[in-house]
Amino acid sequence: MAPATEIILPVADYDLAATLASGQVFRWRLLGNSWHGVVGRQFLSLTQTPAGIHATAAGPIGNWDWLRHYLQTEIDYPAVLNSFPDDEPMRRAVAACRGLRLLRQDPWECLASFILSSTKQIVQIRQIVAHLCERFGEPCEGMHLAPTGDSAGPSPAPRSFPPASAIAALTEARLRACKMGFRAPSLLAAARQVADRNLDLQGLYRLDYAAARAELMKLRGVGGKIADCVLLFAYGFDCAFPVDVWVERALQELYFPRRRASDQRLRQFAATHFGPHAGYAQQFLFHYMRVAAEPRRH
DNA sequence: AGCCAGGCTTGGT
DNA sequence: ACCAAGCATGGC
Repeated sequence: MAPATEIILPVADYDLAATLASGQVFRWRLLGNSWHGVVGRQFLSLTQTPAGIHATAAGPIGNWDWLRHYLQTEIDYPAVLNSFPDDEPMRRAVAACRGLRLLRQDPWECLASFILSSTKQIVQIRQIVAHLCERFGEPCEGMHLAPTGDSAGPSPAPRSFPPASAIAALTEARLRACKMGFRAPSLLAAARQVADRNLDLQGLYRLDYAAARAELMKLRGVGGKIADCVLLFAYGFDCAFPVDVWVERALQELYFPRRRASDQRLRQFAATHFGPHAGYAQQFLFHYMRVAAEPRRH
């Protein structure tokens, strides 16, 4: 088969917009009715169509498996939904967010992004990551077909997420210029550990959940919540259950309305209550809480 | 103007 | 083991 610059990935129950905007990834932007972003060194436009997800790359692609893997289009989604507990909160969350998916991201990009996420709103995280990529990322492949900017001004040529080696070579001041504040030394330290091979991110695939979590938590700026985000969004540990303020609020209100439960207790509850795909359940609860709280805007 | 954001670290009990 | 403060910064 000849390499093509576009493909349609057939999917059912896949809400592309909810997935790309649900706070698990920070590089996708909606232009018109298509999403623009970068996976690895590939600039992509993704559009949801009745036939599936229509992907357009900047140049011919011989094998699209990497995109199927990134988008996780081949998983047994009904089996994931069926694994959830049959209780009222989960029924409501799934009903409100049907088609919400988890991506499978690059470990370094995911780790770095979530080091930058602490006590930041999603819009701000996106801004920091955009600065970082614009200044220190690598050019994408085949960008002669890149879309031109609109009347608001030309958008910069899309770049990759900066590899660890690129960030490791920077100074803290250069990173702080990307508006990341006190997170700069944490990101710099992590980048140096990865670049110096003191930390083998690929090696974490061979560990079990607890061991991989312990490894990530050795990093400065990485506690349990951020480690769980990386384990869930990059490594595919579906048992990982990041507990942030939204999910904590959801668990407290929906499952522990009377007594106060510690983070440890909530994670323990989550691990046993939500089943083997607890991480997916977490994403539904998170998204559900956010859309439920949304009416305050506008 | 002031409050808060998908936290983590450190220092106090 | 649990609590509080401090940390930088931009959006609303």
